[in-house]
Amino acid sequence: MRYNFRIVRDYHPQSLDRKWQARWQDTGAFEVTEDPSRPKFYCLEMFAYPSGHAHVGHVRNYMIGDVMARQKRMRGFNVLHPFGWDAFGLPAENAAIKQGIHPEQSTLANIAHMKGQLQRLGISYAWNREIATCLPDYYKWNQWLFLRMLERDLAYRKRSTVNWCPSCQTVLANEQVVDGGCWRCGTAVGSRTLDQWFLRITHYAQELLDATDRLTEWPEKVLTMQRNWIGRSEGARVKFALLRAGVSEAPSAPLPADAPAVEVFTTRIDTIFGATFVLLAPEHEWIERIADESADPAAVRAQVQKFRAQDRTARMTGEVEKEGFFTGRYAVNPFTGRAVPLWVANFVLGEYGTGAVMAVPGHDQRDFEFARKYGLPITVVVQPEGQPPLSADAMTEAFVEPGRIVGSGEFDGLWSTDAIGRMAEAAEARGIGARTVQFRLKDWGISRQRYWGTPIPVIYCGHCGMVPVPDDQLPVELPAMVEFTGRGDSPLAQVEAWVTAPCPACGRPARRETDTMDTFVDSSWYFYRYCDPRNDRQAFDPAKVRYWCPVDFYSGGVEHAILHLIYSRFFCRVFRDLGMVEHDEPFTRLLTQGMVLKDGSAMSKSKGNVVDPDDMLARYGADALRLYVMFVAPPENEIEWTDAGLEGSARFLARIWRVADQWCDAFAGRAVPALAGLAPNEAEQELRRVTHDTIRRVTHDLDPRVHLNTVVSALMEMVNALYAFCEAHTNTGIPGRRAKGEAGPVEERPETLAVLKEALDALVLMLSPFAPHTAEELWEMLGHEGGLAAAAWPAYDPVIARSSEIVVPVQVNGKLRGRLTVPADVTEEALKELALAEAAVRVHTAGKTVARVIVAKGKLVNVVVK
RNA sequence: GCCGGAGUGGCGAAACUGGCAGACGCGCGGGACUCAAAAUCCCGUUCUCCGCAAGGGGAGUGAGGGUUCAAUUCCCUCCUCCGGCACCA
Repeated sequence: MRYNFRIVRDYHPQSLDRKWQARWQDTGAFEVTEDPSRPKFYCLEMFAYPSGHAHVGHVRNYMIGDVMARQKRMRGFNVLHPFGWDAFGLPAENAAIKQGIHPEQSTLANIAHMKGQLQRLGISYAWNREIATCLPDYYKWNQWLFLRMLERDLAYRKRSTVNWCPSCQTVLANEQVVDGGCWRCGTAVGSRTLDQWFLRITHYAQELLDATDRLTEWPEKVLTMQRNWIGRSEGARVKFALLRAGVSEAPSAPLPADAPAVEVFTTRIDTIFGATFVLLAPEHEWIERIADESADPAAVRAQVQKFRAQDRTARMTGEVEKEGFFTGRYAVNPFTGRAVPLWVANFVLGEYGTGAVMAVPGHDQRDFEFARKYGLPITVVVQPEGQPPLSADAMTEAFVEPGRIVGSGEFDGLWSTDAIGRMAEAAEARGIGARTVQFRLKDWGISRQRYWGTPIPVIYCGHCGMVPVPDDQLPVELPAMVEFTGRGDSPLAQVEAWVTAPCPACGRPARRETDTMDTFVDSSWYFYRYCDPRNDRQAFDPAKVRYWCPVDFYSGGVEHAILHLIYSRFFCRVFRDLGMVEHDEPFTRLLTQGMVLKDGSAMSKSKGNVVDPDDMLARYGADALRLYVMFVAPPENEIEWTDAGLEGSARFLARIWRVADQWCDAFAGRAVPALAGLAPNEAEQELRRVTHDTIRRVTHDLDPRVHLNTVVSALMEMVNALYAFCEAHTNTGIPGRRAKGEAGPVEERPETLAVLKEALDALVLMLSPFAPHTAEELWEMLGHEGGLAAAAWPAYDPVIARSSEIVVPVQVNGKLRGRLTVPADVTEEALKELALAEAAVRVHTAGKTVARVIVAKGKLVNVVVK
């Protein structure tokens, strides 16, 4: 077989990008519909906030997802790979205040630009399913779902103290407060008291916690964060009956169970005999009443006010000195029957538990410090075992470990952990307490005093009260014209024509709710909408969601480990309980991709360290960028951006190009001899082995392992093997190494061409998820029609992938002393004999006794000598 | 403080089920090609010791211990870094 040399085609990745992106778009290559005959694969990357420009940190995530989507398509899966925009949010509105550009205008322009960037990267999205949450056809269903939650008491309105960001001029959920600052702008968070809408995520707290055990394909890190966030703790609520003002002695007869009482939450009811005072949070609901009934109401109020005014975050993180004051009132410890003073303390949290605690200074460090500071009594009710007994006067710190119960009447002698159960039972029997479970997780406050969000669909009527907007009047659309002043009240409240609306119940003039929803509402269910993005009768068709969901592979930044991912798990359960979805968890497998750093820190406009993918595309093409980002480290790792690494990937692509180009004319337009019936020589067989073994490695590393960096390594090794083969075993030689004078017909064995064709075909197919443009072009050059869309993932033959000869290391006492080259099917016995006969081994066994010979089949021989 | 995750060459990393530590790439060094350079191709590159050399010895995966014929991998103690929670009663 002969072929003629010609000049190597130049590799122009940029023109390949354009050519194949246009073709994919024209043919709708990545659009899909439900097809029950094929297994589905829902591959999703967290959608994007349209900030204007995507940097390589953002697009890394999309590239990871794209590799998985493309690879799954080739393996016969019906792949849903959609994209969309988390398009509501503060920056657009802040820009409007500053620059006077309407948020809708800037958002839509940003979306257009970023969409272009993603398309230039060749990400294989089903663009006809694109959604933007700021459009009424999306947020209508936020409103619809809100009304369903309202009906089920999963949405409710409550006056409450909330986190307030003075810079963003809005409320923040607890999850949005990071280290005491606003999650978006970092400004120190203050507090305000407002009527707020809440979603009752706590209804699912236990289920959300329990189900983390079944999320076996989520990173442990994320599950830990969610468990911490939910923060379950088991304990008991106990009532301390309140004595009337002026009474400081407990009555001799027990008080009735329904007497006015301060209820406390404790995890250490075993120490209750040591509870010598009770502490109330400054926010406690009874503070007002106690002040009124006190001798000097004004003084009490002033003290409370002082505590409430203390910096909210400092109070929550313990940076404020522990302070308190005596209210003048007493309560009764229900176990000792003694009166204990009632204090207010700044370190007691109003929003956790009951807002009141029993103070056990002997066994709680905070209470101990408080007692010493204010001269309150300390009683020891738990003694350590195997140590000298504690005395209250001599203690320098609280004893918080479990121990033997003392001074607690009938419970004396019990071990603390056993006493907890027994005392809780006793409290229950007397009707003065109950075992409870307390969660740190709080209901999700969704009210935002901003314009650029989903209007909350309720109307307040002077006669009917709060009235939900009927479904057939949805969506409640945002008014088009608004003046953006940045003032603290809701911008919608200023649009009188919009606010005034007839009451849906009685028809009289009423006023709309002027708060909008937290944008995390939008992102909590968008993955369902992708399944049926244009449905104007329902949020989605349950049958379509049943086919596509749950999401099989979800990737995004770890910064969403709590916020977005716990809200989505919550919404999934709401939809489930509405009968619209059948699964319990929305995301089967989660991958948290690491950030891309530049000069040691995350890319951001303000730091001026942003790497724009378009710059990289202009220099190296999309494939080199994609390949580099996949190769440099595992997807979960943070990576430091370097241009040098990118050049290495560009070189690798050119190296593939050259070897494929060198042989493609030999294959094109003629029948490459089939391998069957040919007799490849040793070198050719070895190349086949490399080909099949590489397919095996790559297939496994892609899925299920998602070790994308080692996939690229394996491809590089295969290319190195191809070059070595060309150099040593073909007449043509190394690609790009031909001297001009040598140009001319060169003969190759048919076997050589056949194994090369097999190798190059497989190489291009395996490359295609990473470098799809180059791969498409090479696939065409290799003589295939129909594009990669028509191609299947290469299969490997395990027999060919296995070498007929293997190299087995031989150790003596665990130290490597030699290597044996033996047939792959060598017996253990033969291997043992060969090992003992090996010269390098005998040097180390001479004069010693061979105690054992361990043969790990096909892997290693270890000779143990004494 | 509690709960997770991680620590391997000059750098990014690999080692899948306990079996040759450092694959692959970057960088660096050398060579080939070239009038020359770039590009390309080939070789070398954990540290250290012995040797002119071929070659050989020793150490080595944060530290120390343990289990094992054999440990980056399993167990214990500790150190450091990263992340989460944290006056949560």
